[in-house]
Amino acid sequence: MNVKIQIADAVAGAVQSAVADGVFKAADNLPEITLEVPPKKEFGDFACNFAMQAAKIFRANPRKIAEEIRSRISAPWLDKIEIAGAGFMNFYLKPSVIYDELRAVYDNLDNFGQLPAKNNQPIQIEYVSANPTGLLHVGHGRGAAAGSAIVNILRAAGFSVVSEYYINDAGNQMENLAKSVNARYLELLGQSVEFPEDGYHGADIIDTAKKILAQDGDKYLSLPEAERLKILEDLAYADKLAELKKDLAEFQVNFDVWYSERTLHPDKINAAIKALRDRGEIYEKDGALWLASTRYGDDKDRVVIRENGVPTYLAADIAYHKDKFERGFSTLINIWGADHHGYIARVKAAMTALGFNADNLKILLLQMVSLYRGAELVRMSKRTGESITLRELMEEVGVDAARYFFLMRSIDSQLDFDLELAKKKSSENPVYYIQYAHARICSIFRQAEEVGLKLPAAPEFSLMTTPAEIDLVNKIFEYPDEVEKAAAEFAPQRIARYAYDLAAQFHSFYRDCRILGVEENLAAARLALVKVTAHTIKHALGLLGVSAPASM
RNA sequence: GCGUCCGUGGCUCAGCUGGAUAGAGCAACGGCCUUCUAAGCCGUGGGUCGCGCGUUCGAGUCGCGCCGGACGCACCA
Repeated sequence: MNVKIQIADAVAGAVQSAVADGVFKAADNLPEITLEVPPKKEFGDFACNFAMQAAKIFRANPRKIAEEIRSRISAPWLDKIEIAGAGFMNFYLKPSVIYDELRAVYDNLDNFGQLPAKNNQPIQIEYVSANPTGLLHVGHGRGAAAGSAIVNILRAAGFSVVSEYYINDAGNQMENLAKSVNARYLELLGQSVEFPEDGYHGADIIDTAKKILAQDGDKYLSLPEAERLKILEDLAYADKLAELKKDLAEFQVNFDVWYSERTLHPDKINAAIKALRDRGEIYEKDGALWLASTRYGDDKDRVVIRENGVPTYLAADIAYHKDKFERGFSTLINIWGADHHGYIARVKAAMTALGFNADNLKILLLQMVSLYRGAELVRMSKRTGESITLRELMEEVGVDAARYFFLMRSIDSQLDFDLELAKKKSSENPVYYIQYAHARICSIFRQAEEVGLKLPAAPEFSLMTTPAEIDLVNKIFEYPDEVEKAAAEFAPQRIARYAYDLAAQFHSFYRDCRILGVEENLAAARLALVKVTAHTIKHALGLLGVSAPASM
């Protein structure tokens, strides 16, 4: 916030002048001046730990340093600075400051939560990227929720972001899809067939076969097997991809780019292999081509072209990531399931081998989801088809609850997702708690309108002096910082938590401060505050892809 | 065996890149609806932050070593 910057500048100025006067030793490695909201209200509006951090460099007692800094700061917005504990400087602001700041937020409310554009090159983020061979399951759901929320948060923080889905539409799994749908197709036509060994057993494959049958009848029955497989592959692929897109869209997940693996075959893969070969990173052994990835931290070297001449999945992935780097993004983010973590070293090694800076490829690992119904564990298995799909999850608990539950935990914590809890429309369910705050505010506005109370152009915020009001205002001020931190840490759970805390602060305010029926100017000021609150709740929920209903 | 992540009240988890007396929700207990949605509010109890060393003025947070759990270690994707 503004005030924070002013305080930090004041501290920096004081330090500078003390150095100039020879009171502090000159040094070029001073710690950054950071301000935080203290854990207790008694500690003031902002706290700064600079004096303690600089104690070693200045070779002085932290409290003495804090004294010196304090003596060199005076500002119209400052009430007082207290020195506490080992050397905290606690800043107490004049009450007028928060009213001015609130006014600034109110006057430009539409933009509150949207940080100024950063001038970096775009960031690219790739997530979900599930094979188009079946339905998305709950694990994909967590990835989808996390990825889309991170995209929203990065954009709110001012970054330019391109989101991308990598479609694994080449290779064995597509053949398996074709064989599986073929078997179901023939079955539906009364043929007795043996189901392929590692085919996809899910019921959705039967659905796809039924759709094809309904659309085209038995006209593929008489074709030679190879020809029929070819056609069925295309039809099944189109159907599966359409299902993916539909489910994701319903789950509030949209991609800027759908990138087909097929477009890498064979030219881009050959080019990638050639580039590696030219750099001397490839060797031949046992008839296969190997990438010497151990040179760059991998556990073992990896085959990129098999003995039979077919590129491995890694080869395609190398070509894909090479392509991403060449598209000129400042940062590449991949969200992978934690079960793929063993793959990181080889991809990064390959990028290093190609001469790219692998540090610009950030791979976020998403820990596993365990589904529960109450206390009972629901097992997932894509192969047998006994999984809870994302679609079923959306139908059972709703998009809002599902997304919030996925996002309320840190991505590197395993998630126990309790379907019973997510379904509960009660206080046990945090998503409703937040939405309820928003709905309450909307209700106030409906009734304010009835009695002719309108949003003031120039609210007299200084009429609001109770703790409940001040606490709410201060909570709102924290929001831009939360967005910044959530973006820096790729941490949607910070926003989930913030939204919850803000809602809690509002509910307390609601109890203590009436709007309708109090003195007119106070009522108008409170109405304006509540408007800002509703905007912030809605904005935060929006970053999570959760709706903010006007009534519940 | 090696690697990644996790271990914080009975349960599920936060903990702002090392700061002040470790916080929420659920569960338990006690209060609050003739005025803007009680899907709410207020209060009470409950913790050797897995264990042990170390770094530091200061460690739940950083390092090392154990213990426990999840996941992975393919010429599969």
